[in-house]
Amino acid sequence: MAGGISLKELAAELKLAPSTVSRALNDSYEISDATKKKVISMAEKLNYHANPFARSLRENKSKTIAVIIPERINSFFAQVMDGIEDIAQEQGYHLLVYNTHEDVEKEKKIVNLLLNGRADAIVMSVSSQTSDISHLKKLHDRGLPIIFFDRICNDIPTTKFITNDYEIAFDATKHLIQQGCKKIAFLMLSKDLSITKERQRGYLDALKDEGMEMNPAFDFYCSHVEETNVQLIHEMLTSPSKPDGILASVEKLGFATYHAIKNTKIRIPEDLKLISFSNASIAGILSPSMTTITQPALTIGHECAKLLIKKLNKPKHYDLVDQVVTIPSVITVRESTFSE
Amino acid sequence: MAGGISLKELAAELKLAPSTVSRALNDSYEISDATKKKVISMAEKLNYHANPFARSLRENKSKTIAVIIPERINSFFAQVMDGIEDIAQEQGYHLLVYNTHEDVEKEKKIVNLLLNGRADAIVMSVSSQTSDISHLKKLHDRGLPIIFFDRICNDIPTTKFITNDYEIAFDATKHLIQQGCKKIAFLMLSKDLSITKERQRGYLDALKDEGMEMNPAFDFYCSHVEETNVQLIHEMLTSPSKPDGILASVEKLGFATYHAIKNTKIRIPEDLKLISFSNASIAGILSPSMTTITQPALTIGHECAKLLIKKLNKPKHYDLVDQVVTIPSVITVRESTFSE
DNA sequence: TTGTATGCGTTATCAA
DNA sequence: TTGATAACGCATACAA
Repeated sequence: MAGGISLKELAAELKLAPSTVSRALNDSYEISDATKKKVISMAEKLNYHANPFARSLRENKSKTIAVIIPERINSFFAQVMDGIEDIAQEQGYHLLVYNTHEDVEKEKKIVNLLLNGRADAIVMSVSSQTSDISHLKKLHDRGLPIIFFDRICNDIPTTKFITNDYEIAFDATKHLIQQGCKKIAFLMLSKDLSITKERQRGYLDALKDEGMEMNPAFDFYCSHVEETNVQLIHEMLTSPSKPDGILASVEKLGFATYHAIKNTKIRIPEDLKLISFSNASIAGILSPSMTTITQPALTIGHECAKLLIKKLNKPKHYDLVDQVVTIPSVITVRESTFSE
Repeated sequence: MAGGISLKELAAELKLAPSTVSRALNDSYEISDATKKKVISMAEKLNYHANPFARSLRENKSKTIAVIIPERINSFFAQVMDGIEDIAQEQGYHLLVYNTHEDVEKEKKIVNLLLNGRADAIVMSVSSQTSDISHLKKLHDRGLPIIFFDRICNDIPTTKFITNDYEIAFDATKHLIQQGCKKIAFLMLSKDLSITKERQRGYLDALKDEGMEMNPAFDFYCSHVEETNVQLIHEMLTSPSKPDGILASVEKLGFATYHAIKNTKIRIPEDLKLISFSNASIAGILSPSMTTITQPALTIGHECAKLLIKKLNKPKHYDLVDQVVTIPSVITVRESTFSE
């Protein structure tokens, strides 16, 4: 829209050839300092700004990274986004952001939109509905650099950044047991999610390690509808075979548990101990405050962006090798898991 | 990057002229149905995707909207973003997202980045540090459509979407008074912010309306550093002239108040009643739950995007007239303002 | 209904 | 050190 002045016009004003002006602005070694100075000052005076689309067309790159997340109202994803943006801004990259709302159909649409090269690369965390990954394969096969974080696709050979899901879930479960829990439930989203699998494995191994029985009723699948989850958790917590400990594999299920015990006689931590993955600072102002597994969200964002931009700047020198990079989480013990 | 097939190549494959193929794909009336069908099916078969930069260069528009917000970890802004994205996605627009982190220098940099036409339009909420608005004026003068929401710039003649800041702050203050508060403090960010001014005006008028004195110490300015705010609020709440009611003009100051009373003897709502602007669903699981002023965030996002896209699609027919559109908030009364 | 030619604003190749 | 020219991929004015 807002048509500024073009390179050609700027060149005319300077009585120079467009190519000369272009080189001067790009600080080419072929151009004399005198000319560079003149060009730059005139460009500023006339408020010249290179047209990014002409440049993208010419150079076949957009200086744009697409970020796809499953939800926006989530402290973890918001922090990762902030981390990605830190690096991107510093390196002159722009961020195209898409929210799939946990909907795989929406995810497919978005991914297909990116097939045209609008973004140079993609950072994403898949939706909880994503099991068929052909749309993502297609993207990768097309040669578009793609990095996964948190909810990853193991079948796509690229670099993934996660936290130590297995270990920290193991530790969290052990923590609940140490605090006296005998019957621990595991709250999760879809079973297809990488984080579900790993965190559940950690949970189950901790139980096994302690010689505790695994009650299938305590493998608790939730939906992405908030009200339903609250309802289901409420039912579980008021049933005869109710758990005395909960490990919530994602933030919103931790919060849903607080919702579920509202207007009940269940007290945390006396009747029920709770630990949840969450990066929300408000975990500390809940009453009782909530013990959380805090993920290195900002760092994950930073690392994703750094690696991707390295790759984009020097495609020959860097590769998105097929590996999973693990950055450890930290358990912040608060009142919801106090033993007394 | 990932070089797909071009229009020319597609045309060659079809033994048609590029212009014909272009017109067929754009569903031009000049092209026969038979040709259209052939072209479309071949395009699908060969996985053709129009290069967005060539198109943007040619058409002088990018199908991209830039959104600038002051913080990402904020339920209001996150919901507005979701609202904008709903409409944008539906209308084939992409979202470039920038977080200023309440830093006006960062805001200036971002705004200057957008001077080159990378985005067709801008939706923004200014940082709390923004008082000099020359960078925004420049953008507007350049003819770039820009819309403000929530934290608006009155001096820039365009459409702004806000909630009924004055009235709802007035009502909220009245609510506190009705619940028995005698000394009400008003928590705010920078005094330059449009929302600060309006909400404070509502607060003050409510006090005046009730014949209550206005204690300047209760006009409480906060920083954007979380810890400092908690500290300052704590000091206020433990000083001899402490308030018995608080109206927090933004979410994080409401939360900061909960933080500040942790480990004190102050009880909400018995000793202190609190109402805060906030769209966070977790307001309901705080203990006591927090009375909130819920802004129509999703609707604000929708309206911003709708108006902007209307303008972009038919620049002649729509104008971003200089007016403030108000969409009312709702007070959700919870335990933090119970009278007993 | 389809084809030919041009230009959007850059950068790069080649020539001067 | 600078200038002329072509090309990126697309959409349109004009020609057929």
